[in-house]
Amino acid sequence: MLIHFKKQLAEKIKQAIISLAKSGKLNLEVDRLPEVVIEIPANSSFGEFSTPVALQLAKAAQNNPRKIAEMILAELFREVSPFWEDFTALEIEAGRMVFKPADFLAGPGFINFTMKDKFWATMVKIINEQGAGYGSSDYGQKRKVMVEFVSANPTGPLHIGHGRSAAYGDSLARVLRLAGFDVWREYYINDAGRQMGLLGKSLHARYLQELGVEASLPAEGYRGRYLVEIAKQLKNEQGDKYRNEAADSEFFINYAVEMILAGIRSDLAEFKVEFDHWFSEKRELHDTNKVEECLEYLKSRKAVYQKDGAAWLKTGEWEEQDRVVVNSQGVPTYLAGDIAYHKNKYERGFETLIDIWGHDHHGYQPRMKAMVEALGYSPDSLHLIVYQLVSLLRDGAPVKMSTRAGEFITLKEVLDEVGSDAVRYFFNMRGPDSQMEFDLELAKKQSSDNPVFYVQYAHARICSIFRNMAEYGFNEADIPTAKVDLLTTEGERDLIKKLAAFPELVIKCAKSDEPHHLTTYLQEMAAIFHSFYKHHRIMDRENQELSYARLKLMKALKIVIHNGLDLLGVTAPERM
RNA sequence: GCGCCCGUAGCUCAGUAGGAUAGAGCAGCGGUUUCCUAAACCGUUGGCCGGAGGUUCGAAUCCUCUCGGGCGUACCA
Repeated sequence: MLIHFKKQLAEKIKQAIISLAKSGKLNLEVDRLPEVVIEIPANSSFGEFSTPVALQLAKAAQNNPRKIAEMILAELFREVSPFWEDFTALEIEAGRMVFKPADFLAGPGFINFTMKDKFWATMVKIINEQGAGYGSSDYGQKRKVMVEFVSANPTGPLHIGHGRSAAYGDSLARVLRLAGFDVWREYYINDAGRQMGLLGKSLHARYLQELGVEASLPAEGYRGRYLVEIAKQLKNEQGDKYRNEAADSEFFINYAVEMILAGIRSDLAEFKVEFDHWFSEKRELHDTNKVEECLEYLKSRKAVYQKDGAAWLKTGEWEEQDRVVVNSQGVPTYLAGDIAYHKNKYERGFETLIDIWGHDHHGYQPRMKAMVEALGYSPDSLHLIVYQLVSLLRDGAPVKMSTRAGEFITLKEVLDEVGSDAVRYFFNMRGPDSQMEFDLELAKKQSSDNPVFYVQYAHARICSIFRNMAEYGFNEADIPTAKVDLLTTEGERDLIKKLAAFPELVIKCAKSDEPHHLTTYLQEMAAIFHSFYKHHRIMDRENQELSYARLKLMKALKIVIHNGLDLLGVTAPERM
């Protein structure tokens, strides 16, 4: 397909340059050539494939870039090869390729190529053949990647910010999988430490209150309403059985964590986000002595040392000051748990670790990198993605949120109001670095103002065409054999070129850990389709062959929109 | 103070593995429906890509400085 084709073309050009260099026609060192990049110009008057390589060579070769381009072309087309059959402006006469350099040369020295309709028609066939698998590649080489995301503390329900993490992480995981990685999604449950004690005591107080006993929340306790609900449930299930249980009893902690996690799981399920594993800090690190083992290991590597009664991690070049991993009371800090956790990830065979965090943790990055190095792995193998704040907008005004006072907009509330599709799509319209505004009114709108509906509507429209097929006298069974070479209009070609770019887009998203390029792509695709639909008749009784060709194109389009939306975790409705 | 992120159209934001004329949606203005879904389409207004230097044949994109905004700088998690 397209990626492969571009590689071949680049290779041919590279060989042409090498041959020019070897024969002395170009004064270049063969082992120091720039990579030949094949671009797809936005403006097709600059060809459908283009390379600026002649410009890049100009300086080293001390020659005019246009001149260099001409030499490359002459060398490139020196021998007749089936590879060139699909290129325009190339003729074969008496066993030789004949062309005018001007047809390939533009501007200061760009080399541009344009393809015959046949070439693009082949793309439509390929997409139809690959179906749901279209977009996949072996880019990832089955390398093991862990995406750890959400990982909200089990002390309260997910809020809207966690939603961003969930949408982002899950879509990224889907993209990586399609791009050929062996992906594992994990949620790290912080169910150990001081906060847990506080949570248990908070539930204890709420429970007593439910029983009519006067009790007050601990100083920094959890004040949210959800704990009142949990206390009610506890009372309903167990009555006053735990009335005399100690406030710091494990029972309250476990009960609260269990209920809260159940809520988190159900919210995420509604959001179409699933994990391969929910990793318990308490059970899988502390109870199994992993933290101590890890600290001993780091001491043996001289990465951790004792000073002032505490244990410190050397942060080396990454940070000015070293960080405490065991405090002077002998209690491991949060960082110690994190180190042990990441060591564990590497030990499970993951080559790349992707951590997705909220912006409030960004200061934590350097010590994480230092930690990876201390463990003996490459700092580049840990991708830290920090997403920025989400603010909600209702009727053009910001919705106030305060986590401290226990007043925040939960993910569940937003899901109930605008629906999972819109939330997932909106979160993936922006890169993680942008501090985004989430407009509740816009997300609910059922018009083209709302990008989700715009893209979904394109899909529904296509489905509608297929529903009407029989009525217009067309048969599903005749589509596979359609003559796609008949697709020659500008709108058709634009559509096909866009469709053909999908696999490379998926790789781009995987490479940059940025699934949000998909939404831009889908909107552009939908726009091309809607315009095409307006201006062209798909099913025309007077022109059966062309109609079948177009139906086949619509099938390909449906596949790509469907696959694209699927990566975002958004449904592709059959009708709207 | 130090560190990270951001600054692109009136608004919300794409575009940053350097490429040819900087894009979309909204908002504004004006059109389109005997026709497969008007949840659509077409036209139009709007920009010194925060500013200044530098690297390059070429910079919104890379480097330095600078201004403005956000956040972080715990023996908390």
